Amino acid sequence: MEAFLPVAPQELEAIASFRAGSRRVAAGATIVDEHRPSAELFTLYAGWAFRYKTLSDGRRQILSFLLPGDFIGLQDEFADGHTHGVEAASEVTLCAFPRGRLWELFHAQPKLGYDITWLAAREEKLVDDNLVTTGRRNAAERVAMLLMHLYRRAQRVGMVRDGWVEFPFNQQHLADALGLSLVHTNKTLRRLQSLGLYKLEAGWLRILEPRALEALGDYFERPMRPMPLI
Amino acid sequence: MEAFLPVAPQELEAIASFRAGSRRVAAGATIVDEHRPSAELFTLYAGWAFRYKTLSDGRRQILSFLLPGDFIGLQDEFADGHTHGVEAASEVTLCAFPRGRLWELFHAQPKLGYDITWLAAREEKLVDDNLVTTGRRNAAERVAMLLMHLYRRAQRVGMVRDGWVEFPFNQQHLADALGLSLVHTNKTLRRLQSLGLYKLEAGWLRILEPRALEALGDYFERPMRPMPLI
DNA sequence: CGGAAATTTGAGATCACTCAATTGCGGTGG
DNA sequence: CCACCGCAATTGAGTGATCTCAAATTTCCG
Repeated sequence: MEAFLPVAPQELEAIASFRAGSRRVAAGATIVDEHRPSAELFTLYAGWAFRYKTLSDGRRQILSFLLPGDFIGLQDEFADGHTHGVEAASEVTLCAFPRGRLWELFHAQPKLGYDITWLAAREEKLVDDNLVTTGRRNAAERVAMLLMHLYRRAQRVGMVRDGWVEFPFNQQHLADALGLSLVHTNKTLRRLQSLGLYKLEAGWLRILEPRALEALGDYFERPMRPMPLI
Repeated sequence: MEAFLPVAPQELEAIASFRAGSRRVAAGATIVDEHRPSAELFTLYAGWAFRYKTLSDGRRQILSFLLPGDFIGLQDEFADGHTHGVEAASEVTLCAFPRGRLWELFHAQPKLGYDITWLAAREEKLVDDNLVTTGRRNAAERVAMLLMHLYRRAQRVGMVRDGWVEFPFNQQHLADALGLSLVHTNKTLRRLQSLGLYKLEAGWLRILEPRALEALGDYFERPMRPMPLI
């Protein structure tokens, strides 16, 4: 797949020796508990997931979405618990790595360490973008931005078939990601849909007017570099 | 300083050989241009800086604040330009590293690569927190959160003297960080100040009621691990 | 002593929120 | 096959937080 960099044979071998097996998780299940550090790191192989945080009174903010190729749980390595939760949005398959051996990996394969830093830096950029969205965009701009963002990322990893992507999020998810209320999210979604900008049917999304959505969200596709695969 | 991990002599040597010299930047000056990838990476040695992004119509969002010990410009390494700008809020001193030699550093000193990943993961956590703030907190909670956050971080790196910290931000900065308008930021700030929660005089901040501010922002200090020093 | 920038205040307009009710739909048991 | 349940989506109405506009006032600097 052209979204990913080729992996050298010896790296592949190192990755293989590091991994602790793969795992399948049902839609809606918790991958990493919000309040307990996880003993493992993961690479997402298939499906949709998301990272989130909750305030003590229950308000929830989705921090970013995870797609195949994304690395999960790195922050925990360096923080003292209390980071964020990760939940599977669709059925998901993961590749697990024992957390304790991360330093060993950096030591044995500096290239893989470099790649992991790459992934961490990229993930921060995603959060940066989300922060701009919730901080400075209005409701319609936020929705436009989010739909295009998710669509483009899915497209890149080959999850789009005939223009349709699996879209396993309900409106509460979108509201939590956008920093909007459920009701207002619904009204905004409805408005953009009735303008004919996108279609959402039975959990599948199709973008009808990418240009209009990009212009509305002030969000334009930029060439993306292939990402390393761990 | 107890905020930082001790550095082994050979690491120190590697860092020294990697650095390209130090630099002093005036308050308000641009450290990294928002639209041009920088040729260098930096470690902030002294002063306050911040990262930001601007939409095409001029709306600006501050993504995170930078204090001594923070690493600057890592994301650019892995992204295709167009990431974010970095600006000095106070007078600042930086240590510069040639960007092109980053991989070399990972290769020669995997421990330093690991440390850089540490810093990247920590910075992402800061942005995560800011995203929760703009997405889910109201104006008073946001202001409380931000004041405590900045105060605690400054305290940790020894920038607090007799309870006062240099606070080189104007209300526009705070508004841009919080996702609020300038006017509303002012009114909220004023309200919290007249409640006697903090004092701000001639560019210096003092927290009078840390408990109240923490409770208001639903933000509580957590033990922080010492961070690696690059 | 000016003049510009930052802060402060007031007032009205809006966008987004909350509350509450209705609709639509897939599943389930009779 | 149909009545019923529960959850998600939708809609309406009224409220409220935050925004914009505009005008003081104060502070900072030269």
